[in-house]
Amino acid sequence: MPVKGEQNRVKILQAAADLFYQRGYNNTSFSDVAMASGVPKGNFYYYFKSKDELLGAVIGMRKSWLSQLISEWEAEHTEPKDRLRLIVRLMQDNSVASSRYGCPVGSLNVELVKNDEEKRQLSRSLFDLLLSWSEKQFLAMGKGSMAKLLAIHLMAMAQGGIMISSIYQDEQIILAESERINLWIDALD
Amino acid sequence: MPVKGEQNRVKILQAAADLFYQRGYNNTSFSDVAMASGVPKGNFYYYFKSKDELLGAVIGMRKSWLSQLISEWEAEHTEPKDRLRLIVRLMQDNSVASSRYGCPVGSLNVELVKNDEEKRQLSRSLFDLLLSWSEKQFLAMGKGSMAKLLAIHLMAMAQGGIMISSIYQDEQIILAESERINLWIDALD
DNA sequence: GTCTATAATACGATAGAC
DNA sequence: GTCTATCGTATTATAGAC
Repeated sequence: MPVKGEQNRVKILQAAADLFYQRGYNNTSFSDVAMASGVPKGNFYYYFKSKDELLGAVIGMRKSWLSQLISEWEAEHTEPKDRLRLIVRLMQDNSVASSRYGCPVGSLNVELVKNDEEKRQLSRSLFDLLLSWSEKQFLAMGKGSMAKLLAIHLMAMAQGGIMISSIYQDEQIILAESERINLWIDALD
Repeated sequence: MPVKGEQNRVKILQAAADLFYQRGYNNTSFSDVAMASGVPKGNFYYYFKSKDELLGAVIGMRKSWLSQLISEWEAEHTEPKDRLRLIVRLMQDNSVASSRYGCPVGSLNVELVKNDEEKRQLSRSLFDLLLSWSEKQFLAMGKGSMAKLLAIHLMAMAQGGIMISSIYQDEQIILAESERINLWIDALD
């Protein structure tokens, strides 16, 4: 039974997720990941055929984490507005790291938009979890054809706030912008 | 007289500005810039001591371009609200490229936030031209201590809109979000 | 499954002829 | 000022011993 194999795979994956987030994908080398994970460099081509495949696995991990979170959100609240406020809460809960490195989802997308279509699509599929779930809530509010535009505006405000916050390394910007978003949600309808 | 020298310098600078924007700084090699500019690779250490220095020069070029644009804006309009709408117009005028590669100022900052402090500061100084000029307009509107927060919110909405637009490669998102920002400006005061 | 050793290449940067 | 040729290193990736 491949027990240590799975352990190593997870260690590599988590180290890569951290480094891709903190340094960026193109600015993180395989050696960096090997060092941070404690798994010898040459070893981990056994787990991932290429750097691209490692990226795919990291994004896959982030996707299942986010899907799981959204499931919990759906159990937590049924009111669309309450659910939208959970996105704002996520933003607030991650304000320390996000004011330093940006949004783990957003900043990855910004970087990979400048890479090949395969990577663009991969990172977009992660972002899509948030956008499409938001859209669902606006649909439940009876916003019809406006739902998608409202979801886009919500994500734009959230991502924009996190982005400016990271540029100035100022956590307060995320907190101030998130409060504005909550007021915007309150005023809906 | 160093005539061709200046020509080469400018060719390198413009090719680097394009490539850093379209592919990202860390994903663009010196050879890429050499090829795109038509200036032989080895040659251009005569003009720039390092890749970092080339980045500095590219940002410097963008800064003087933006400063010049802001000067023209100040000549064009004196009303603060009209001036703020010029930022929105800039966003609209660049919608084609921005929906493909993101904002030249914003996406560079997002990437370099994950690099060393020197690069962070360099890109932030470029972003600062837009933020501080916006803040000035809110101050002229009598917003006092709220001016900076309002300027941040304006930039957050603009950058967020461009970001989502580039993730989905959809120019319409920039246009829709910019209209929302104009409505927000209209409703001020 | 694990690891070392290393191949093959691309990178940033330099030397030196012209 | 211009260019070719190349250095040294770091990169992604592989081969093969254990």
